[in-house]
Amino acid sequence: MSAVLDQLRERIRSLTQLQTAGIDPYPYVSFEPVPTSRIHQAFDEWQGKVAVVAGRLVARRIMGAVTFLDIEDEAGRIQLYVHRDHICPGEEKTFYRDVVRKWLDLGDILRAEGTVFRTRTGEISIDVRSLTLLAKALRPPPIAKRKGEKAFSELKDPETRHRQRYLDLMVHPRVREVFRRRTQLIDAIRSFLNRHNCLEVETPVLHPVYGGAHARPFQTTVYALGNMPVYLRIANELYLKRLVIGGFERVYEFSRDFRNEGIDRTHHPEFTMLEVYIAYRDYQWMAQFTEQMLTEAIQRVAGTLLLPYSGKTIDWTPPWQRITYLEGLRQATGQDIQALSDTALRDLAIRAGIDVEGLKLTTRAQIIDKLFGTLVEPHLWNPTLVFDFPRELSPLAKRHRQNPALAERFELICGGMEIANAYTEQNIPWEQRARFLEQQRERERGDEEAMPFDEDFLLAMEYGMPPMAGLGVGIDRLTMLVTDQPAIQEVILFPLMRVRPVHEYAVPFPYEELPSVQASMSVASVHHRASSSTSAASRELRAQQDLPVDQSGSEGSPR
RNA sequence: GCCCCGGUAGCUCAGCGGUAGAGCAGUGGACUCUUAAUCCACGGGUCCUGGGUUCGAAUCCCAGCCGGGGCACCA
Repeated sequence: MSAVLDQLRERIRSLTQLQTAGIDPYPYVSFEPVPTSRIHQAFDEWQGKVAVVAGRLVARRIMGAVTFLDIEDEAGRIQLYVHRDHICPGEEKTFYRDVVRKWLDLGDILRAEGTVFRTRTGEISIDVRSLTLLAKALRPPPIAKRKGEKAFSELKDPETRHRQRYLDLMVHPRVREVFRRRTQLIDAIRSFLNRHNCLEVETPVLHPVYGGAHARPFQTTVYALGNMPVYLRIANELYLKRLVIGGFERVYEFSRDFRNEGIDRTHHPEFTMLEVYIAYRDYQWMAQFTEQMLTEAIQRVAGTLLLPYSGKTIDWTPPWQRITYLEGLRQATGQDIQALSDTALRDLAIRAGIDVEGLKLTTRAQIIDKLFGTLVEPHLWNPTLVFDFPRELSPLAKRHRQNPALAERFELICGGMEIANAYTEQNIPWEQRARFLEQQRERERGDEEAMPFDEDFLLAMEYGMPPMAGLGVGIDRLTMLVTDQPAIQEVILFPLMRVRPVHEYAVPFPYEELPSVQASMSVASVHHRASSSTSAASRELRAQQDLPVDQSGSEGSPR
């Protein structure tokens, strides 16, 4: 017998005892509890008034005839002061003695009703006169104790935290806060874009031809269309551009994109990207737009532009640092990269510790980009706009108006990561066709990630594509920076993991040891009719039945 | 895909050739304002899995599984 099985049997025992006493462990309810945070914020208004709260039982301190229960709801906790004679005013004390002290377990979901007051030690509490079990927890929560923000024996194992994210969220309010901020950040960006007359649209996830990025796709099949192969989108660039061709001048989409590549702390197979396309603008304008959009969103979500990250500070105050790609390389290497011969460039890369042979870097552009990624990008801490990338690396961007070897493209680098990428978009059909042909040649040379030739997209361009600027923002990475998280898995609710049989990480619950469903049903119905019973347990049941079905809002303010 | 590190009680961890440990959680008891409550007592283990070495393996070796970190990939 295992220890956990012992604990599960204890839960069965308390559950059975509750049912025998006529308490439904999973009652039907509909009510609106007062958020505990509101009671803490407005204690003066609440003091002496009756509040209904609900949440998970996270701590219990039994002091003889008084028991303190801490319950936690989404945004906070509150202490329940359960006095034997307050919750059981008559002679009958079994509800207190058995239910409160014994049969409730950590993890149970409770509803409590009582008077808001402050204990002698100053803790804002509820003097409970009615306590209802809303849902029994059959397993113990993985939390021991907590003092303020500091948890003892908190859940640390990254595998459990990610595989069973609900446990991570349950015991770590700070993790809930990370995901709340993620949503706030997206809201703030959406609000900015809407105010700038951008239209939010939804384009397909299933692409017959994938494109818009350099990546390996996930493939699947549509049975209804003759087993047509389709790909999960790696970007939505080509569809959004079609919309601009169609006459929507400012469009954007928050899109879940999928790339079948490595997983590490800045890469996840499915991730969220914001793409924005603005007609009649170029990449210089887009750089300012991006700066404005992100600083506004960060200021709104974080309340400051000085954000702690990884033990240091990131200063998002505009204007951000602006460099060109080649300047960055010149500062890092002391060389004018463009002027170097092929062999000099190769030597430079090897001296920089790059294994040119092993990495199969063949073209100049590949070597140059590796140099940039190794020598420049990791050292850009504060937000930096890097302009004018080599043309070969940017098949969808328009050629630089002054230097034909470059493309009108910038990336936003921050915290050593690429956060955003933008172009003056290529709108000359034959130029686009030439870039597609180049990509096709790379595919034929074995580069699986080179973009397929998209005939249909080219056709759309032939009808006239307005000059425009486009932007892609890595929302997950941006969230990492705003919430000070070291890994993308910390800002994705359910990061992808290898499948593992559940019994390998949890002891199966011994359902066969539970009293039968039939038995529990009949017990409940007997007590439903026997509402004149004077037992403490059924008094609780009655209190719960007396609840209004829905007081939408009325319980949310002091009465 | 490669390299390194880890996997021991529900949680956090110690133990690293000689009977499986601690704190918290759990159970029983005491306690009418506690808050990491306290005090007394008790129960709880496939030491990730499978091989091997050894008189003896949680401990050493090999393989595998899962996770983490790094590299590669992600232009």
